[in-house]
Amino acid sequence: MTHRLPVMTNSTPTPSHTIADIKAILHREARRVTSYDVAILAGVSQSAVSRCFKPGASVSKSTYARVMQAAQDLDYTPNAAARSLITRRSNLVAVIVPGAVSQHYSDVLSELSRQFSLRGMHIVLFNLPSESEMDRTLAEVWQHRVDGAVVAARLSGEQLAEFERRQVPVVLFNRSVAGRAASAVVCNQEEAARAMVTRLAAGGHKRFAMIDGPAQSPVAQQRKRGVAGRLAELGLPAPLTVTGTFDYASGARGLREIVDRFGGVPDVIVCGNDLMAIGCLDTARHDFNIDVPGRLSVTGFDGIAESSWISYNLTTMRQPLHSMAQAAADMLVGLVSGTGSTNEHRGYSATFVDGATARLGPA
Amino acid sequence: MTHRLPVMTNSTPTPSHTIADIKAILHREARRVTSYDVAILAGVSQSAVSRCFKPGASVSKSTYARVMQAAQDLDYTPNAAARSLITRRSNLVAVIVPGAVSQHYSDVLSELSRQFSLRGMHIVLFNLPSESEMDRTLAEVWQHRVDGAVVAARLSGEQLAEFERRQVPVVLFNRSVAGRAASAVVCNQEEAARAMVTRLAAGGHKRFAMIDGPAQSPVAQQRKRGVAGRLAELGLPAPLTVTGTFDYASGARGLREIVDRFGGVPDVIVCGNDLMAIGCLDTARHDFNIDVPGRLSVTGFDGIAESSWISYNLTTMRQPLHSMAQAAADMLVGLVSGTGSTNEHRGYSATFVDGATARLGPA
DNA sequence: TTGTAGGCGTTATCAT
DNA sequence: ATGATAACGCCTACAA
Repeated sequence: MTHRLPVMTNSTPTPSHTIADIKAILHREARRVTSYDVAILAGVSQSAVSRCFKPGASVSKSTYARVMQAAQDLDYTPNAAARSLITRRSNLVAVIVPGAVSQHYSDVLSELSRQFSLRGMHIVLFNLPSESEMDRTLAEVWQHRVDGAVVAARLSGEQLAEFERRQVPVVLFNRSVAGRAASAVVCNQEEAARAMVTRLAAGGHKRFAMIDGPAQSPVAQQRKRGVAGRLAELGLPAPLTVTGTFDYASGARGLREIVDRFGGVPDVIVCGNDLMAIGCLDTARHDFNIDVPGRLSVTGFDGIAESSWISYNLTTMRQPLHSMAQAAADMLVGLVSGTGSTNEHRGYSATFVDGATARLGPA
Repeated sequence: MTHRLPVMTNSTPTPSHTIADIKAILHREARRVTSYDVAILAGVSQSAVSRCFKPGASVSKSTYARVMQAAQDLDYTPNAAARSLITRRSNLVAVIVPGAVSQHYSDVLSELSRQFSLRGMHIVLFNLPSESEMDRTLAEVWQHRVDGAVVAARLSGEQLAEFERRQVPVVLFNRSVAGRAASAVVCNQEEAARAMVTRLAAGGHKRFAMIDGPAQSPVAQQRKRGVAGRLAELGLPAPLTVTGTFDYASGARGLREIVDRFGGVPDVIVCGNDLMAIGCLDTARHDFNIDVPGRLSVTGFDGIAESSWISYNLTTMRQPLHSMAQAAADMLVGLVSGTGSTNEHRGYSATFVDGATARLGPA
């Protein structure tokens, strides 16, 4: 390549350049070290250098040693962008999460990060400012030619289809897309909700209230459906339902609204997640002086770390988030590498956490 | 470029190819759409296409329209890797955080993500499995030619120097590197600790104990130094200190150890962070039946969301993490774009949160 | 095992 | 405003 020649001809014709020589050239030409520079210093061809950085390539012991020494002397590291251009693999995966990164996404994130980095891949984080930014976000995802994506946010059918068109493997995390098959790892929220209601009903609760999650949240929808469905089956009245935003404050607000509208206290408040349950619980005990679980039961969903704190010991359904994150990484790596079946659906069940905030019947 | 010719000659010589034509070619040659394909469809040169995707380039209205239509028809998106090869900008920033992503890193992370994406940049996440993995991690950072890095983990002098050598701007987050100047945004932990001790001493506390953070944590070290330093100044005895791991459980353990070794209850336990304070508080109240703050005061550091929950209302020092994350993004963007001074040091002060877990004197 | 040479998809320079 | 053409840094047949 002609543009390389100056490097070789500007300097002495002897095959051995010193480290200083090359560093001087790099400085003069204001460029960063490349495999060519390493090649010159090591007295081999550029392709030899390339091979040394490819695991399992055929290089002689002595060449390898000389190249690695030269690379170290020059602080050389292969350029991932250049590599990806030709290999068509960026070793980058997109992780798309809603902007409101609640506590438990951070666990998922670090587990995903751990799993992917074990395979030499890294996470590019896409934090949605709001649901409506998905298209703008996806446009940026495409630019980076990520090898795959884990999506823990709402995706339209069309958006999912675009992943297929572009042949970017996706694994949905606790989501599904209406009317479309997709790889996904999910916790069965509806089943969890039904189990919770069953236990509560067995404990003698009759008048149910619910602090629901945001209407747009599929997880909230499923939990709500499970609660309503199971109550109907048991012949119990539909729950008085108010809407929250999955945070502590809205759990507190939710309780007030329920008391207002109910004109008193129900038997149990099933909260859409642990944070709201904790907010509800704190407000019930400290602001309303309500005995929980004596007079009122309060339950959550998720099984976040805080739920097991001594002050709360919350009765809840725990999602196996750690395993789920591991599974998501597993599946995505499988899809990227060609092994791994497409549209696989790994379902997990939440486990009942027998806390101290609800009066329960036998299991 | 010879390898492009087949595309142009394999098909009809007329300048207008249909979308189907090109999609067929793409399929046959098993490659993804490039700017060349868009150029052909739009009937312009490849460079024209390139210019259309560069904001502020000079393109005629009509060319622009045709190109954009063709791009949309073909689902074309510029390849960031190819672009970065020549522009030397990846639009990627590394964020390096310790593996134990405690609750509050997730806030920092989402704020950083928000700030960077506002500038068209994205975060590549590097989650350290352990401190000793820094070198391995950095090797991966270099490969991706990130435009800069935010580091919220321990960095040796040599490691920091490597950032300089490679001309990768770094902003340290709540860290500093011994004996070296670096851009950093920090909260003054020692000052915060001193302020806390001052208030506690004014409240009449004499016998201090401390549940310290991990010995390797610089934040823990500074807080400890502040506590010890201020106590000495006030002529009070050095605190009985036990070591925790910044989590809830170690706060509980810490209290037990203190009671054991102290042979009773001190006046106050200053905890290295809020999580430990909450663990300590819960254990004191519920396991030991100690009146807090009547008989024992408990304080934290950080001002995490949980600290203001009704059950706790923790007396603590709040770090302005949100502002700090914003500042870090700001500084890094400045360094990357050339504006922005090097080795700038933005210091923040923690603010006192007058909770209900400590008996205090006047401010 | 090693080197030569062409190509990955873009941007940038320079005429036109 | 537009189009050739040369990089950017690497990988990979292919030939030796």
